[in-house]
Amino acid sequence: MNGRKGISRRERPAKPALTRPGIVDAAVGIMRTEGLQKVTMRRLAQELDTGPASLYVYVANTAELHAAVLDEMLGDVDLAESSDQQWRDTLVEVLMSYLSVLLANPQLARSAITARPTGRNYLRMVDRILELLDRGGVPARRAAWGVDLLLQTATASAAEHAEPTPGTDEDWAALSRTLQDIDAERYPHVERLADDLLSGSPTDRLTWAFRVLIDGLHDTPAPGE
Amino acid sequence: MNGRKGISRRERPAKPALTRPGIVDAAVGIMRTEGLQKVTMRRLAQELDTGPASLYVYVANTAELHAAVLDEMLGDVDLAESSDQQWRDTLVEVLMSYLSVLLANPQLARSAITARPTGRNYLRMVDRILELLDRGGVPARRAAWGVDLLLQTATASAAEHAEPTPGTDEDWAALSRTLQDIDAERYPHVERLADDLLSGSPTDRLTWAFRVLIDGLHDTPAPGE
DNA sequence: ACCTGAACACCGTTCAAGT
DNA sequence: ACCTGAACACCGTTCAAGT
Repeated sequence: MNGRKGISRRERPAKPALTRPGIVDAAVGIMRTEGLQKVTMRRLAQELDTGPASLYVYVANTAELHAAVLDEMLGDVDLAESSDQQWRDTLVEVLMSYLSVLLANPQLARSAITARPTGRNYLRMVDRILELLDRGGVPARRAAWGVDLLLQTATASAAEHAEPTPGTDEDWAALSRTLQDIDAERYPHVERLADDLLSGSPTDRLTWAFRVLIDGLHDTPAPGE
Repeated sequence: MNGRKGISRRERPAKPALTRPGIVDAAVGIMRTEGLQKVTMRRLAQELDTGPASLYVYVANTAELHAAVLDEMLGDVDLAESSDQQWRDTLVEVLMSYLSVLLANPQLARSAITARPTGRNYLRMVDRILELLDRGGVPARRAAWGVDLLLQTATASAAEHAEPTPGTDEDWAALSRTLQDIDAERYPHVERLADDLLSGSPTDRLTWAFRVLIDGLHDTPAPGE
């Protein structure tokens, strides 16, 4: 059909050489279309038209692969560089953006709790948060420990709102029933606060949590400070 | 050899009838001796001398099984009932006890983040924490939201210090190297605070985190309060 | 150095069939 | 109602052998 040489030897540029970026890219693709639970060595190898053993040249294990995927996703976090708000509000903005990225794929949040990321996008975000804390006059030690605490809270909240597959509503309904019919003899304080325990949207709660943390770390000295 | 009747039909009282408590008990046994990763339907069925399908009469799925195991473990949490300290210090005591139970089996902590427990031992602990917050004069809404935030922080910290199997030291060394050799152009604030980011034992950091949270939730009003 | 096939040692869950 | 065997549809990782 056309005169390009080699066209008969390879109809398509099949099987591009394996590279780590290529592998991570394919993994992100699978995650976006099928969810993180499908990002397995076997499924990924199938996508790249090879065997699972081949991937181990570029990737240490599944956990490391998931960490690489997570860092890629963190490129979407909005660092609110052009925000003209107070440092506290800008900080909440950044944290909420981080949260929304994790909520968009909550299974990632689970893996983020154990596999603490060290990729470039994670560092970019940490750097930005440290900048904002510095602007707020938070001392070094407190800022350094605080960034961990803030991100951990966001990560854990996202992970909490992540179910493997089945109904969130069922779980919440079950919890709601447990609290409404609670044994007031045995758990008097839970009974007394049942309504409050169930109140508030995740966003309201987390916004409050960030305020609590920011105020607290602003005012509570670290040991030896 | 001896005259006990039936001895030839059953040498030992093999295969006691399956019950949910019996199943959870066996699961706890496996966890204590082999770790949570071995608490699988198949391994558990083997332990109980049956097939995995039989367990599904008593247990909905693996996640529910792990949640039941976790609540069993939470029976070990020391609620510091006889403590004569200030409410803040007693609260930190309880939280540290919860932490130590999770750290003794950190894989449980991972599962605790997603499968929020509702078992009797968990409720017992929540009730105790609410009692202490009440003693500290923390208003209802803040106490209710705060107990979640406090337990989530402890849970996430424990989960973070949980590796599937391999070396914690390697990870930490890798992080340490990343931070020491960091690109100061790109991540100036990380570079500036590298030492502080690596400082502090997990216990020191978490004790501080609990202070931050307790002070913060004591002083930061919830929305609509 | 990189890639592969094949194997090892597992998983969760379902379902028809039995008691 | 409870229990079972067997099957379905997967996993991660290693390793000897090839190129």
